[in-house]
Formats: sequence, C-alpha cells, structure tokens
Amino acid sequence: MDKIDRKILTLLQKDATMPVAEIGRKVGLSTTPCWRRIQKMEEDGVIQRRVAVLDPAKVNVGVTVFVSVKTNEHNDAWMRKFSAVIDEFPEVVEFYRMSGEVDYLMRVVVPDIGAYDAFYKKLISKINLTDVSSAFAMGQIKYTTALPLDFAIVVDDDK
Amino acid sequence: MDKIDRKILTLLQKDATMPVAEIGRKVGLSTTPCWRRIQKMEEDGVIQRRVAVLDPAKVNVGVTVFVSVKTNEHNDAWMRKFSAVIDEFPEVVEFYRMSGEVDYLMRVVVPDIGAYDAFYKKLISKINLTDVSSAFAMGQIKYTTALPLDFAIVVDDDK
DNA sequence: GCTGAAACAGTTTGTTG
DNA sequence: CAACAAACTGTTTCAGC
Repeated sequence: MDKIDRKILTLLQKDATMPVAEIGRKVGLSTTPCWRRIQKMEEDGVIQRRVAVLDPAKVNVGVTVFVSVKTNEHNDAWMRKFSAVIDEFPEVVEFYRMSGEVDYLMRVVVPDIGAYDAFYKKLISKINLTDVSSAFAMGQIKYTTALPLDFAIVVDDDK
Repeated sequence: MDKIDRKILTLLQKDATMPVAEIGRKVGLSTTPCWRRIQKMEEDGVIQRRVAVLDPAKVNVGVTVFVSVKTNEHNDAWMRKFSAVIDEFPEVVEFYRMSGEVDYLMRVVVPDIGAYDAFYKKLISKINLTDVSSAFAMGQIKYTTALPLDFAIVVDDDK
C-alpha cells in the first residue's frame, strides 16, 4: 500500500462507478497498472465489496435509535445467541460489543417511534435482556461509509 | 416503488457490480426495463451513490469509539459550528443530534487508544465542549450499509 | 411497457517497449 | 512496470411488437 493506492481508495470510497481510466488519470497512472492495483486490493480484501447506498428517508427509515444493553451473561455462548438473534433483524444496521458501563450497543433504523416499539417488543420476545435503554437521534448530521486513510500503513516497498 | 424495485434495491445494496442483465433475470425482467427502473431510482435519489466498502482492520482503523457530548449551547449557530468542526475530521464517520441525556453522539474510527487520545485533544482544541464521554467498542459484531426495505412505501400505481 | 438487437463504453488480457 | 491495442463484457439506445 503506497500513496497511489490510498488515492485510488479515496476515489473509490466516494464513487465506485468511476471508470478505471479516469481513476488512472487522476492518480497519474494509465489504465492497466491502475486496474491491477484495484484488482490486488480486492483480492487482498482491502476492498470488501461495492454497494449501492440508499437515502434512508426515501425508503422510510428516517429514524435512528441507539440501543444500549447491559447483561449478566458474560459468556461466549450467550454472545453467539444474541448475535444470531440480531442477525435476523434487518433494522439493526450496526452492533458492537462494548467495554465499560454498557455491554452491547446497536444502531437501529425505523420509520417512527411506533415501529421502534414493535421492534423492541419483538426483540425482547426472542432473547432475555436484563437492562435495555434507547436513545433517539433527532437528526443525522454526518454519515459516511468512507474510512479515513490517514492511518493506513504505507509500505512503499522500494522507492 | 413496487416489489420489483425493492428486490432490485436489495440486490444492489449487497453488490453494486452485478450486471443489469443478471439483476433483471433475478427479478423476472429483461435488461431494458430493469435498467430503466435503476435509472429512475438514481434520478429520484433513492439510490444516492455506489461506493467501495473497505475492511477497517486492513486500513488500520480497527477501533471504534462512541463519543457522547452534552452541551449548554442549545442553539442553531453553535450546532452549525460544531458540524463544521466535525466535518473536518475524517475519523468521525457518523454524527447524530440526540434527544434525552446526551446532546450529540458520534462514531469515531481510529487505529488504537493512542490515536483516539490524539483525536480527542485535537477536537477539544477546536471547540469548547462541556461534557464529553467516550465508550470503546471491543468488537464490531454486525455492520451493514444495507437499509431494511420492509418499511418502504409500496405505491404499485395501477396493478 | 416489454423484447431483442445494434451501437457504444469500459474492462480485461496479451503483446511489446 | 507501463503503454498500447485487441478482444470481450456490460451498458445504453433504438426499432418493432
């Protein structure tokens, strides 16, 4: 991974439809070497996939709720069970195991508070949760799928 | 938006490189009408863009931190200022205005705790924040850019 | 409004400097 | 390694149903 790879990734994180020839032009490479670099980063799994990003409001999931869960079950089996349950809910778009006060945190997207309540009831019917608290977002000020590349390890082999 | 549109979006949210002909085959449509539907959803802004999704660990941002901010400044001007500051930090990938206890919540991605500390110092040097608390994620169990389509309004004009 | 085919653009591969 | 060009694959447009 060198500076050119980073530039390529920056461009692809913004717009994955950009022709390889144009990417090449922008990073100072012709089509073939640029294409090979992209190919390699896909093989290496640096680029995981290319996806379409939708407008949440336009598909009627304009409300985000952060759900914090505390539990007494601090074991691997329970975590797997919980993960499996969450996997079945497409409205849970992010799910983290936390350190500190809260044990798990998830981001849930729904149309409105009513739909959140329905989700909540369905969730607690599927798994026994000790302590759940919900925080509603009044607005999404920033959301990006683009990761910062400032920390990426630059190997820059020979030059 | 009808059931076919939803199927198309489901496929494109998973893999935006799929040829239109193949999408058509999967939803029971030939290339042209399928292409027109996709085109229309892009014009309408339902599909916002197509992006490359990277592996966080492979670009050295394997650690997620949720940062909660409470403030006394409950006015629009301050919010704009705060937003503008946050926009400058690529490590902040999500930023929400919250209801309840916490006023703002952001998700920050960094390589390690040291980098988080550097981020934190830089942040508080740019804007005066009353009460900041950080919660570290020990692991990302689920992360998807795919929104649930179960809530999307089905218009289904004539049929 | 769909199908099928033709025209076009972009990708992918191979040959050469 | 990069450039160039040929072959291929997918996209976009258009005529006919």
